[in-house]
Amino acid sequence: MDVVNIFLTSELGESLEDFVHDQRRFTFDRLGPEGPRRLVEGPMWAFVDWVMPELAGLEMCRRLRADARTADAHVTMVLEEDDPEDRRRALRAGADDYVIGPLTRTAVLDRVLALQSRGVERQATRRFELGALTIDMAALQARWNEQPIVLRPNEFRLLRFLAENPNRVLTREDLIAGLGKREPPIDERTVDVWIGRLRRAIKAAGGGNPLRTVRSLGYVFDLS
Amino acid sequence: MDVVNIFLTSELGESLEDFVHDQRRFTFDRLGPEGPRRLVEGPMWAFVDWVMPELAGLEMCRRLRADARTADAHVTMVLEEDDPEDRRRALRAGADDYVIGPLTRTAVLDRVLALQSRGVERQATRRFELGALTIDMAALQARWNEQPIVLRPNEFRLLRFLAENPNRVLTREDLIAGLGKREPPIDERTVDVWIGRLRRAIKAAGGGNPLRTVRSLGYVFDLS
DNA sequence: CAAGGGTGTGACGCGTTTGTGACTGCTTTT
DNA sequence: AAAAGCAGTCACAAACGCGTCACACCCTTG
Repeated sequence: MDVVNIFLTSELGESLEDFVHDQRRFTFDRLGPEGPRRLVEGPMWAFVDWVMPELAGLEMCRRLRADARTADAHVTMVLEEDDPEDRRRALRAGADDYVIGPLTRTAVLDRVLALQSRGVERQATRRFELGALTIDMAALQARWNEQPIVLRPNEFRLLRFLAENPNRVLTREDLIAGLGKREPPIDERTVDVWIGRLRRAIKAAGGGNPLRTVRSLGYVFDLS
Repeated sequence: MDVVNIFLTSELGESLEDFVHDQRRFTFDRLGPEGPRRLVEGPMWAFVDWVMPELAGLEMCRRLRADARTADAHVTMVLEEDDPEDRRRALRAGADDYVIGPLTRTAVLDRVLALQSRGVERQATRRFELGALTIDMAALQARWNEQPIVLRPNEFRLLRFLAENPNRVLTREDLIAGLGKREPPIDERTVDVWIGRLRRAIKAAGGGNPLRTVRSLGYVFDLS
């Protein structure tokens, strides 16, 4: 039986340790700005508070996703109130879902127990396939017909965003926003360079060119 | 409050209702040949099985698109196996994406959560059909009987504007204004060239000539 | 502190798009 | 029948948009 590793940014962890009887099935760890204190194996679940003493919850979220050790953790964002805009931001930052706070012990355990039933299946669905292209969120790797595509972090994010919106023209503005680049404002022409680098990487892996340029508008991930 | 309305053609719906904790965030409905059983508001998501008892999945797909109530739903086609030809057919019929079956509960929820959050806003009038002509505003692509029409940016804008005002004579002035050309003032005779190029492009895709000239007045998109 | 890879930006060059004038042929008017 | 009006088409030059490169500035690593 896998041990579920639960990370929390709040102090709820200690209280939970007392609460849970079967210690073998869960570990709890405090989640600070620099990530988890110890490395773990098995499924991970992070509860990230919207407001944190040292770091914004959104930023925490992004760091978890960027860090290879925690990239495939299930991230639940804890919102204080039910603001649709905040929910969108949370999910954009990489959160898998959210709860409207305050976080209670039972809310945590309900979700975690549900995770266990989803458990193994979940990792399989964290990868998706579009034609010859496979994107593995957990491993942060993309393949073209089993052939790995060597991508830099930004290129991976770009490919992912494009692939999540197939057959839809994305403007340069969409793409910049989709990759969460706000500060400082990014020059739209920079997107062209991103696309160029991504295309070259796919080509280097023997792939075709699923990225179609739509003149004067943007780019599309062509699925067909 | 954004509620995501999920339609399924399979029996998975009931099983999902038990599975989801937060009922306020999702509704589930069985999708029969005559469409959804009840009208809903908010984002819609349909999962359409390739094979269905009473109706082919492709036909279901087209009906969803043709029905104004469900025209802007996100349609995911569930394929049994990974056949490139089927994938293409699905997308042509109006599907936004597809999964290779069988459909699991986690596959549904993962996709909905991921795409709902990370996707780009859908515009309401994404796709419209006039006779043999299909205009896909999301992919910015036009087809004549499934055959893609290769259009330059200005030609696409022109076709779109004409198709938005079918059976109505548009003067050259209307067309120039409709395409948003102000500076510098465009010579009216230029419109003739636009029309000529558009006609040639449609013809090259094996299409007819839906653009009728009205002497001394302008042009009409003939719907018939 | 040095080394190295990742990333944003300005600049350059090339191919494509597009508005226009001219020519042609058809239609309407005188 | 001649003249005038109108639309279809072609060729061309200018403008535009995109791909690419080199470089500078990070930020991380040793």
